[in-house]
Amino acid sequence: MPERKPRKDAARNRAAVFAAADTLFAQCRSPEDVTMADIAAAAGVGKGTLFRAFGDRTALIRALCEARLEPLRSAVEEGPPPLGPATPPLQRVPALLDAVLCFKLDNRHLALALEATGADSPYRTAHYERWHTLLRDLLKQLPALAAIDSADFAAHALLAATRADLVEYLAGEKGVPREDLRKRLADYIAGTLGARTQ
Amino acid sequence: MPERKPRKDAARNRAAVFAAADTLFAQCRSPEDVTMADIAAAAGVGKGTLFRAFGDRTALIRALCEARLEPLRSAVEEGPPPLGPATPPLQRVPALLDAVLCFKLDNRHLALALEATGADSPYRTAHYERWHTLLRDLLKQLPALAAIDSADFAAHALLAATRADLVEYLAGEKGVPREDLRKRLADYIAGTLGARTQ
DNA sequence: TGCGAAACGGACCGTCGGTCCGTATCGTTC
DNA sequence: GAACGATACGGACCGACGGTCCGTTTCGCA
Repeated sequence: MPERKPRKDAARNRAAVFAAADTLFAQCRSPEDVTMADIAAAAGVGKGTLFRAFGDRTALIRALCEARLEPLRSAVEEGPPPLGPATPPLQRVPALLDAVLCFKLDNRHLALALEATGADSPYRTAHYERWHTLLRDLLKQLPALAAIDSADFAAHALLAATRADLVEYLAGEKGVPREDLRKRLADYIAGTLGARTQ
Repeated sequence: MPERKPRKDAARNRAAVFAAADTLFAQCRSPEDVTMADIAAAAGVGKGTLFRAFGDRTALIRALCEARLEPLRSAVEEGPPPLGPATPPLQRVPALLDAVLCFKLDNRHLALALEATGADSPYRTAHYERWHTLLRDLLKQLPALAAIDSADFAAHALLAATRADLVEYLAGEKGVPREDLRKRLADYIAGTLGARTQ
């Protein structure tokens, strides 16, 4: 696989589009009143450029999310405890889910935009797969969830508790403060893990 | 409030649209390739009629869901155990969630179409509010979840475990059989409730 | 400096949700 | 059952948006 490096203007424009889209989604009320034309204009490029670089709207948003998620991913895969791999499951599971929750709180606009693309269920994305697998394998090491099926479903269910639109509803509409929400999620997880986290 | 009864042709058309939409959503792969024009044509009415009767796409889908959900609603509100109000919380909670799961399994196309309308978060609908309140009040009666906040969040989290797109992903894409899925959900709930359901 | 490849950008297209308004139907009154 | 106001019908029409196309520009290598 050759993997040619992109031309300089292409790289610059790609970055510009990223930045513009991030800003626009952050500002606007609902993700769908940010149009592709808006993004192109804000980035100072033509619509053609935008579509050539990313393929379609969904792919653009996905790429954006992926990029913003990158620090978290690396923290989980090779960082220090409590997120990193050296942590025992009973501490790591809550830490992971808390990190996911914080990400969604900090990037509501992006996570929401991603889920709102409609066509693609959030479950078919590569990064959902990654989170789910990791979580499932951790849960499997817990006595209460040793059965493979239990751990698998529990991983889905726990991730579902951090879905972007639920987070948006609670934090945004209901006005639940950040720390409260984190605590509620932590409590819930503790309960699910068998109330042994102390 | 007068509440005039609708004209006969209006009632007939309304019913026709309902039936046509239900069928179309059931047949098509993805909810968004059923257009309003398709529904109008299948129902044998003009597009204008369709929009006058329901307002917009979202409202049409919502009305359809509401109608299909009606039997379940009445079973919960005034039916016999284990769904009805006479059931003790520890049995009623799993029964409710199982019923929700079964509804989504049986009406995947509708629930999916509703969530796919995008604009409206599923959390702002009247019927989500109803389910959540009911569930929360039941959970509050359980010793493990006596704190109001715990019960509130747990209710959201448990409902999230039955989200239509998750159900679709597991039952459809992953091919998990109906009974397996019901069992996994039941196990998960049992765990969350403190593993005391026996 | 020249040249082929790669990227640009905006006019253009098809589709879809939603509206408008002239026409047809209902149902009520005499 | 005739006549008439109120209500509903339906499809031509509209604006917007995602996505494409292709003539023009820029890049970067020799």
